[in-house]
Amino acid sequence: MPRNITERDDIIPTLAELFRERGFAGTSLSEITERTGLGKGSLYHFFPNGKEEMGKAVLDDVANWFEYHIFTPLREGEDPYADIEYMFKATTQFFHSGRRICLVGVFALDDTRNRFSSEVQSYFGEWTKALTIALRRTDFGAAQAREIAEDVVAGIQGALVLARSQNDPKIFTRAIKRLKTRTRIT
Amino acid sequence: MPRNITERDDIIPTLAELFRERGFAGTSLSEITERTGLGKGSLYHFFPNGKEEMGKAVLDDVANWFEYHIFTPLREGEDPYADIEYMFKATTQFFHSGRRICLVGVFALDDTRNRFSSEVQSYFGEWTKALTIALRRTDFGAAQAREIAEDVVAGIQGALVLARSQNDPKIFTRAIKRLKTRTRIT
DNA sequence: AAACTAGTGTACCGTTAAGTACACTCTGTA
DNA sequence: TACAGAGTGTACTTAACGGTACACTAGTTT
Repeated sequence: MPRNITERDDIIPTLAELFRERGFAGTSLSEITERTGLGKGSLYHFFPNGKEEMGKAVLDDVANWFEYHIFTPLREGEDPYADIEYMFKATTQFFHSGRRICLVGVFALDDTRNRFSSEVQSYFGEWTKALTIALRRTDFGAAQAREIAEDVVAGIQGALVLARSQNDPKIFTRAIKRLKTRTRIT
Repeated sequence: MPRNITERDDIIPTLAELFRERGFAGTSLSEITERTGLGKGSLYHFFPNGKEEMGKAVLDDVANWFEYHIFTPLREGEDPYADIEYMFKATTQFFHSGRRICLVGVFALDDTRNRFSSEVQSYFGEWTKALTIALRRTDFGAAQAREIAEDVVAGIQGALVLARSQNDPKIFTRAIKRLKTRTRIT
């Protein structure tokens, strides 16, 4: 029984990848132990509330990433044009150009939905709000900014599903290109 | 042990609703027996391959509905303008103006994905193709028609996820309105 | 060096899962 | 009226599930 001195945070990416692949309900503890290489002892040491806590942790992780890399810049950045441009770039990177699906999207449709509804809600809600703020600062009117923001966030989400379903990442990159032009004043 | 003379097709809508609510992996047989009112005997009588066959049946049902009501008209209709208009109307109705989520979308993200990948692929694929055909007939060029079709199908899917996550069906109806204008030549 | 503690593996628990077996009951048909 | 077969409920099997208990190890602290 050697100690690996594993950090709790170290396994979160693995958990995230697992949930993305299998969904929340579809991921069993035995699969988690297998993929993380951690026995139940360690798992329950890090996540005393079991799978549910793991789900919360991965959602939290994603939320933090987006908050730091995308939402905050959109809300408070100096140059809204650059910030929006960067949002598309970072998002494309995060989703591996369409090869990776959205964890929050997965959780939004699973039976999980009810358990994590507030996390799911704030992810999409904050994204839309932050983008709306940035768009307003590029001289869009309030109503128009909101419409575009909603369009973009929904468009990204839908494109991820479509790309995955067709096993064709280009569907995603095409969508990003399209959505980008819509954030520019014509 | 009275016979209810239940028809196999009678319980498919119930199954669909269940899978929508809980996801495929998240729906247990005991829940299915409860909601359908059918014991395991009947269930396995109608679906000898169990849950998997139920999943296929439900996907089939949705596919047929869309094929009949939406894809065929788009492909072969006399008046592409009217057919596209009708697509939006029927789709809105089908998804209960955004209160109902897309079953195929659910299956596309679940662990289910791998089991039903061909069904999921053809649903989104056929939709996109059919809409492309209709758009071409309204004088859009090939490339543009395809882009718009992809945009619309992805947009609908994304809007459903977003609407559900915010518990706000209006997100969906707004999206439909937006997407509709994009199918018109400017 | 003793006590402490975060981290770990293993054995185990009760529950529930999917799936099977089978006896039964109707209803249609001859 | 007998018989065949679709439709059904109940009891069961086997495996897997999430979760708990606990002994243990190896650094760290005192």
